[in-house]
Amino acid sequence: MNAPLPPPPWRRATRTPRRQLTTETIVDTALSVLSAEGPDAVTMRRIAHELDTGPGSLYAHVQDKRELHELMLDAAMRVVETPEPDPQNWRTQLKQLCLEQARVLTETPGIAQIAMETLIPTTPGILVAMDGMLGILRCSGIPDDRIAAAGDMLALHVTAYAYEASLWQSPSGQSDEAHRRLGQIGDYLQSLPADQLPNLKAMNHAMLHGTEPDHFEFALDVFIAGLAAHADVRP
Amino acid sequence: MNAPLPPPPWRRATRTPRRQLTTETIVDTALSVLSAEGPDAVTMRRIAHELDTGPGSLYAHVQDKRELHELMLDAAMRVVETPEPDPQNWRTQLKQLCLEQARVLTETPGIAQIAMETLIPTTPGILVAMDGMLGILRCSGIPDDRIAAAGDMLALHVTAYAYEASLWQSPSGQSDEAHRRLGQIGDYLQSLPADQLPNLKAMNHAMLHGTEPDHFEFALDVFIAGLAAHADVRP
DNA sequence: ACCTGAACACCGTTCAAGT
DNA sequence: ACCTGAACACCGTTCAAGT
Repeated sequence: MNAPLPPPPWRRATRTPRRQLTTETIVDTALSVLSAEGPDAVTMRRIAHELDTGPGSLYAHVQDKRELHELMLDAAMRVVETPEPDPQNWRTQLKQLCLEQARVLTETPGIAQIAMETLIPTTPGILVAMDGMLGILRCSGIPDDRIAAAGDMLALHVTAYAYEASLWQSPSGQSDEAHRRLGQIGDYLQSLPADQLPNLKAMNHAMLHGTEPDHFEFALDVFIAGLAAHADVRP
Repeated sequence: MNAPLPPPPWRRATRTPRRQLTTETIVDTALSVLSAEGPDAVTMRRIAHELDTGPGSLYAHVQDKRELHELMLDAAMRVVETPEPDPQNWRTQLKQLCLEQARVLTETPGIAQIAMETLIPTTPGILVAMDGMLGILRCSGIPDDRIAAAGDMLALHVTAYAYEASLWQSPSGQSDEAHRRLGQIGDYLQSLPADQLPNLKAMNHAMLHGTEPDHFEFALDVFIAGLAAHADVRP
């Protein structure tokens, strides 16, 4: 009940150069919490706690939870390198770039979910990625207005795939859930008379046991083949 | 401060046949709240309030908020009719079905968001929709394992497109946000020196003013053209 | 200017208690 | 069996007060 003692002088040393809060440290902390414990753990309060401060402090450096998400996505996507467009190889380059972007989005589970929620991104790193995609597409011989459409839809597909794929990965804890549901569908199909959902029953094995990455690569092949066909029409 | 009077007998009449809580009424209420006020308004508490009860009451009929979402999606998707597959017209049928599914998912803003979050759906209505898609794809001459991949990716694309498209629609209140961001990108591109993001700068007009539905239809055409090419290879 | 942390207005879910 | 609503353990964001 006495007045608290003044802190011993050697404590001041660790106190004074107290790590300053920065947008960057906040984003880094958020990313490490994300990759360690999944999307649900990334709360303003949790990040603040990790930085030994109160939740309010973050709002001096970040406008929103939404803006923080966007900054996290930007930081994650900056590692994607875009190749110099080569008109001879646009098909291969396009596929490689999509696979690379999907890889980065899938690497940190949870970042794809943020990417899906953050549509129409305004952040430099993501614009660079989109620019690289457009650069390759411009070598394909497709008219300009179609290039916009193709880039838009390709980016959407990569993001959506990465989002779906990341549900099979662990630390968000939804992984078992995903497998459980596959089992449910299998059981349900078995329980059904032959004339209900006939196609799903017939394809049971291929649907439930095909792997996502294979499906994605197939979709890229199909999409690029279709683009090439469209380019041939107007040479 | 007296003990409360017993209720007059005519009140009992309105009380006793009190509308029973049902899974169905809960789902219907949730859907009407969703279409009236957007996804953020669909909370367990709000739905309970709408049905004149406490939040806990819902858990007798619905396991989870997640399960409620899935039931909402199922109810919404049940209106999609799948055509009898016609081997002569599989391209047109496939495109029509995708457009129809996208239309339904976009019609009630917010339902596409639920669809995106509810992956690997186990619910009858959605399985029926998938079965119809597979039925058409089986007419295309593509080998079975590719059909699974094609159906999977096509469904993913439709869902992702509908999700993105619904951001431009109103009552969730994010509509203005979307337009504001488009303006931000435009301003940002203008402020950049010519050698940064060159492709995005060159395509500024086409990228920012192309409409989503056009892009989606183009993507469907490209994808179906690619599928046809794959079918030709193995006749 | 930056930081603090209490306060506000919410969440989903659980559970003892009622009918 | 179904329903209730208080209670629990959280959220994001704001804001007066401190340094």
